[in-house]
Amino acid sequence: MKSLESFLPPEEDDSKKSPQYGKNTGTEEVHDLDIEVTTKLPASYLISVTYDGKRSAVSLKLYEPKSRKIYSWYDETKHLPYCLTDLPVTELKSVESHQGFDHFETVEKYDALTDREVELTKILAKDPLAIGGRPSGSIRDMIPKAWEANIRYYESYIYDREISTGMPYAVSRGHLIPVDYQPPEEDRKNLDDIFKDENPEFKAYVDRWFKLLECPVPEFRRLALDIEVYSPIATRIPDPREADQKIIAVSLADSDGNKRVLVLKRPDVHEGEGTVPKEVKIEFFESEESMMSEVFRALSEYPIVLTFNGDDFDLSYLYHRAERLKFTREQIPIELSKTSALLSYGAHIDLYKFFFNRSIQIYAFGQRYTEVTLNGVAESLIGVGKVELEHPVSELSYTELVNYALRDAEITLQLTEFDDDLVMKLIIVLARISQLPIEDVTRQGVSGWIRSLMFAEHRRLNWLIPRPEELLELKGVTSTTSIIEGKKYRGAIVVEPKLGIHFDVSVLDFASLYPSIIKRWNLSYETVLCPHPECKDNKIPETTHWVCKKRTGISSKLIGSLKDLRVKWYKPRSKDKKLTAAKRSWYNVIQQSLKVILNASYGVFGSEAFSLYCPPVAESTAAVGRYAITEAIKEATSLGINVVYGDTDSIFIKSPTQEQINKLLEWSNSTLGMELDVDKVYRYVAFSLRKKNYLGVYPDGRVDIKGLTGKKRHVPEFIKEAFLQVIQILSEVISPDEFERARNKIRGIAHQCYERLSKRDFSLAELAFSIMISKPIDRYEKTTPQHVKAAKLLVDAGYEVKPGDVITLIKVKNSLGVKPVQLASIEEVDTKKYMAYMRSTLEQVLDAIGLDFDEILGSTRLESFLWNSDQN
DNA sequence: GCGGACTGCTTACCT
DNA sequence: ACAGGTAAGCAGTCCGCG
Repeated sequence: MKSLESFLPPEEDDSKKSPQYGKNTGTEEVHDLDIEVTTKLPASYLISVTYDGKRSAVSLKLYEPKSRKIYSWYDETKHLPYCLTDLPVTELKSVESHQGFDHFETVEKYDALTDREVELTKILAKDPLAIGGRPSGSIRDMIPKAWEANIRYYESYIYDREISTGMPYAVSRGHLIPVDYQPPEEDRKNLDDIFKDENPEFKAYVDRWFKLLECPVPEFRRLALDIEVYSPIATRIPDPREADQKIIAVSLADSDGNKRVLVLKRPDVHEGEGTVPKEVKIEFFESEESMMSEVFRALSEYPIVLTFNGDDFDLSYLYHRAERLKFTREQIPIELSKTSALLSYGAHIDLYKFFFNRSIQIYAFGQRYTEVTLNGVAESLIGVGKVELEHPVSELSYTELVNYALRDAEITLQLTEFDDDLVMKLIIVLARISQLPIEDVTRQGVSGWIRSLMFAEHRRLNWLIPRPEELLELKGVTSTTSIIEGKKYRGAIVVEPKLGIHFDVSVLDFASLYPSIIKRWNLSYETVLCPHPECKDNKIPETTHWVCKKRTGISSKLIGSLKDLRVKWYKPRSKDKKLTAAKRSWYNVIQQSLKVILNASYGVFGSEAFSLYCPPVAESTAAVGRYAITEAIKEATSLGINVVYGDTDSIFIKSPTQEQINKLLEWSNSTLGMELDVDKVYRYVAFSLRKKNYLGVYPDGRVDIKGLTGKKRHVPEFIKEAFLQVIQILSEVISPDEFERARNKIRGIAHQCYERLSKRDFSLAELAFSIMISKPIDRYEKTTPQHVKAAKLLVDAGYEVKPGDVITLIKVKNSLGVKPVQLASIEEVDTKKYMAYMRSTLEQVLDAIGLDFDEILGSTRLESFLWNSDQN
């Protein structure tokens, strides 16, 4: 089988008219790219960049939205892989004789760490592996200090050529030409106006981002794939590296609405009851080989292929199964590496990896899904989960199997389609910001994205990218002590909450506190602890660190410009009712992408995994944060404002006058140089004495619950239910005198729970705690927590338990105290334990409203409950 | 040998 | 592999108790 259809642009397509890009975004009103293109290949979106070993050249995959095909383009500039050294050519004789060596060049670079221009030798090689990547004998291992030797070659190529992934390009006479996108003139003017007070250099950054982010995203033709494998033991998942079992079905759902299920014919399998939706095409195969050929044909046809865990399962299984069935390498359109499965033709996006990304989970989707399984993510985001099975996959009838398999492909596809292709757009926007291929952007964490965007900027400015060892040696020190033992430096301040109910509370917070600090205080790896003696008096509060006064830091500029664009442009426009819904939603995608990057921009500098790891930068950011909130509280107090709580970047103030608020906001702007805003206003807030733990009720009755146990996901349903009832009652309280009535109602709920519990009037499911097991069972060496005990019982009973699984357990009266819900019965439930748990959960709320749990139930009844439950 | 005080481990959360 | 700070429950240990 031929894996690549075509590398060259279609000859006949010599467009005379401007192509209409942007028409396919599925959104109305997104402006077309108005460009004159006289080229063989009309503007196409760059999605993927890799190194092709066979051709010894970088290969780019471009998606052309009209033909909806991928075109590959190979580098014609003779760009070569390289690394840098401070040794002169004369001392590099051994390198010269390396078989992969090509030639030397002498280059000038700016070394930001020393603030000096330096002359270096550039060692260019014939192929990337000669620089590094071989277990031994790589050029980078032959020299004492090698710079930029650990950057993947295709990334290095992207940075050197200033290539923008996710952006449109044209190919003319073999050359790759960026398609210049100009945002509408009116937007441009508005933007200029908003940023008119910034210096030209900063404005240039804003302009570059603006052009990158505004460019519309096309519709992508794509296919979701899912395979079902036979398994002799129902609770065992087949090993993809072994691939010793048959693939019995493959489901395919594409973005044009085509739905296919390929089914392997097997003896003794019946058609079964029920029906299959009419639009589904079911194709039976006599042999696995013919079925797989058909799958490979599909994989070689679609520009984008989606899976959920395809890297580690579906595509890996297909690959190894094909090898086992004697397919040749050329017949298998999949390229396996240690951590990913890529495709010869299009791009493979493993949605499991994307949704697993903590930053995506928290900042892009606001914790809307908590369990990263296909079922968990799909149920939360699109409201449809997997088909529930009564029998193992291997025992299903054809009808059941088809319906089951199909659903998986359908929901995998839908995860990229909901909210107007939100996920596809997020991926493209993140690729543009990070300059990474979409395969990488969906697989790497936020530190990889920020690394890439920083490296790209270094190359653009002709800066030397620092070696991590050198950075660590110069700037590995911190000067504060953390509150949590074992952490590297002190973090944020949390203000003691004032106990009780507070009516009319306004919450003020600093807009993007840490990114603002990075911008305003000029924080960057090269500016903190800079080499100039004259800067040493420019101290960061509470630390021994100083900041450069002579140069503006690279991260200060990058993070600062992204932050300002989000705060001043994209966020307001994502809410602007004057714009169309489609535009607002597009601005919201950009706004969210920026948020994901910005929220992590401080943390990465404190993370050893980050290639520009520089703890003093993170430490300084946090220190200035403490300074800002502390000063704000002082100022508020001196203005006569009552501060009842605060955490990191927010202060909660009780019944402030408008004048007091205005004065405080004004003070922050002028004195701290940071924007303080009214984030929200509560009708009332209830605090216990616990930090990060409160209930806020808005004027319209909506409720914010923060940190309270009753909201946590591991808590049994029945406790959540009782908790929510209590919250419901509290949300109806309008004025202080209504609390008495609320108290009585809450009393009723507590009583009811007590009665039901003593009668065991609950299902096991309602009583189950759901706790995630984060490592393999045998890695719990110091202690054996309850969920691990339950997991062990599960394993004994033949279940498979792996990290990331959520264990559902019941507290029972046996020697261990727990049993997994699968093995427990209602008679053995430890009702006393549940009573105690309910009590502590409700207490978090009751404390705040001045109620006592024991008092509510009546101490005698509680005691009798505890005593009674002892008896049975 | 038993139990309360304590520490440390683990999970889930907040910003 | 973005960070540190907080709450809570439980496992395990120490120490006093004639």
